[in-house]
Amino acid sequence: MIIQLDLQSEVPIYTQLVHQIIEGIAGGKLQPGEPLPSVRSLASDIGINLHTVNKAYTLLKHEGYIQVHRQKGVVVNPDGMPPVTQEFADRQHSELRPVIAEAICRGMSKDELLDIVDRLYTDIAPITPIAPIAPQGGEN
Amino acid sequence: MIIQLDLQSEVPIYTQLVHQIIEGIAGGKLQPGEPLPSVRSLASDIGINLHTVNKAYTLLKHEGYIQVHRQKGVVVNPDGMPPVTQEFADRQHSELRPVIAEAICRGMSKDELLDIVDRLYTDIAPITPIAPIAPQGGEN
DNA sequence: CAACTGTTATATTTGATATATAACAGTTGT
DNA sequence: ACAACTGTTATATATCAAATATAACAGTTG
Repeated sequence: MIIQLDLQSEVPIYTQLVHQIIEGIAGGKLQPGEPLPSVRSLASDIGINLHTVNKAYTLLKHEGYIQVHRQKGVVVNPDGMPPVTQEFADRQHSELRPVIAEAICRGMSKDELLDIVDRLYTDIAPITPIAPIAPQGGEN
Repeated sequence: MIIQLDLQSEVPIYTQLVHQIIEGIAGGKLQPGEPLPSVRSLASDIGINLHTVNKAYTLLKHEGYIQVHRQKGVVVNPDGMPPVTQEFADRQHSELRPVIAEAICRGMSKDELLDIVDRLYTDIAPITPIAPIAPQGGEN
């Protein structure tokens, strides 16, 4: 699992980390139960601060993507991924609306847009589907 | 054209302004050639600073959504909207990837996601289609 | 006991966001 | 000519998020 950061980006480093790990899981490159590097080793590997990695891990933990055991380290949630909650759906719509509105303004047809989403989905998703919903109840 | 701001949001005010105006254009509520309030009046209307509105207008101008005449004020670009450039497509993909990856992780099927995009598109877009591409060449 | 985990606390630097004044320059209408 | 409105620019300030830097604590593990 190679992490590629753009330190010049307007997107915060910890957000880029979160995105890349989620995309890694979505693509099957990170399997449930698979260990992730420790905050210190990952930080030194990619040349950033320990707390920046910690912030990303804390976010992923709170959303249910990973589990953190005090000693064993960090692992992709072995119980499966978090489900589609109402909160998630609301946030998803808030993020999609501006993108779709821009596409409409610029004359992109619905079919063109759907085609792009279709292609990105196929590009990101693995051949073999992911483990389904996790049984709620994370004791962080 | 009613502007609704969430001052508690993590999204910057000027970004919310940009989104709302673009969505207004996408929805046909703001027609090409239609005037927008002056930076001062809009600012005082919604109770924010002149420069915050100015930052939003400057962004919209640089992207080709509006035109600014030194005296006449601000208008939705009468020559039509900016086209789908390569730069826009790249940015669009960068914004879509994390959203799609999350959806995949949480077990949302491609059809479910496409259905959501379809509904949002229909919800935002006007009944009568928008004026097409603008003949490039903005003399800000 | 040394070496590794995650976690927490504290402090500092940097940059973006937003506000506040002020001034400049170019119409427009009276 | 003059007042009233445009967008624009400059400067200063306050606030907050992002990132870094140390340091320490607590719990395994070998």
